[in-house]
Amino acid sequence: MKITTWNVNSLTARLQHVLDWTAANPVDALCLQELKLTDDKFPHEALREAGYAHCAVFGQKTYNGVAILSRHPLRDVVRNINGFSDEHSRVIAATLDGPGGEVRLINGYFVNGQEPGSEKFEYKMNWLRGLHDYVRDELAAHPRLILLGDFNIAPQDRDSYDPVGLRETIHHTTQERDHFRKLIELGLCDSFRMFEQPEKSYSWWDYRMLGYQKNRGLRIDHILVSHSLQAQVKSCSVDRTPRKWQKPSDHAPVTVEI
DNA sequence: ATGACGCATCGAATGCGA
Repeated sequence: MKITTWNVNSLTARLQHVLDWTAANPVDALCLQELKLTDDKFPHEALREAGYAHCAVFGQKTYNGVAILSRHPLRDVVRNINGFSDEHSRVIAATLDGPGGEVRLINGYFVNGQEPGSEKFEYKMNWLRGLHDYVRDELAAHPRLILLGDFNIAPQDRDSYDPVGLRETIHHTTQERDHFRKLIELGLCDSFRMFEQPEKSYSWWDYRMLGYQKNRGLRIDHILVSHSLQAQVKSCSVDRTPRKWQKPSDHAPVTVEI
């Protein structure tokens, strides 16, 4: 069973890329972030024709918005972080009844945070605290759990194209990395690092200054699997192919196979 | 310090992303 996370930077602008990519990569579930559309604008019809008949959507106008697209039934859909009041649509959870058994998916578009010391950074810290407690509770109820999405955190120096020049800047701060580590300590594993990976593997590249061409990127999109699933993980990889297409998202899809 | 690029917004300049 394959499960993918992809920040599409507007599903309206990227629908054709999603259709083209899933045609070549018919993953069981696709977790999207930054839909930038309201629920009524979600393209159910086109996705159903592509095989994704089961979609759990939590949209928002202009900003944010997340969804889980699935070939298999989804149930017990929960929007937002239980116990944390948030005006943004950033988290959606659902239980997937797939061929590999039942898996609880938590798909998140983590707060960017802009700059350490800013109000938005404070929001990011509070949001991460709320998420931590929510994931702790979900893990207790669902041992077979995957937390995935756009974390907006480069967990280690090797996850950044310039760890020295960008030390303690956004995505690289000790505080953000501590939060990432605390999520891991709940009983999760960074599936990407379970396997040998190419040097300088990233999942996001700036649109500007030829960021992709120069491989000036960050690995900020992650798939964390619970210990109950860890032994079943067969692979995890970034697919840079759609980043090379015309008008791409600035993020590439990351896929885990269990 | 700023901008570079892309997307969205009722129509142009601005907010936001990372």
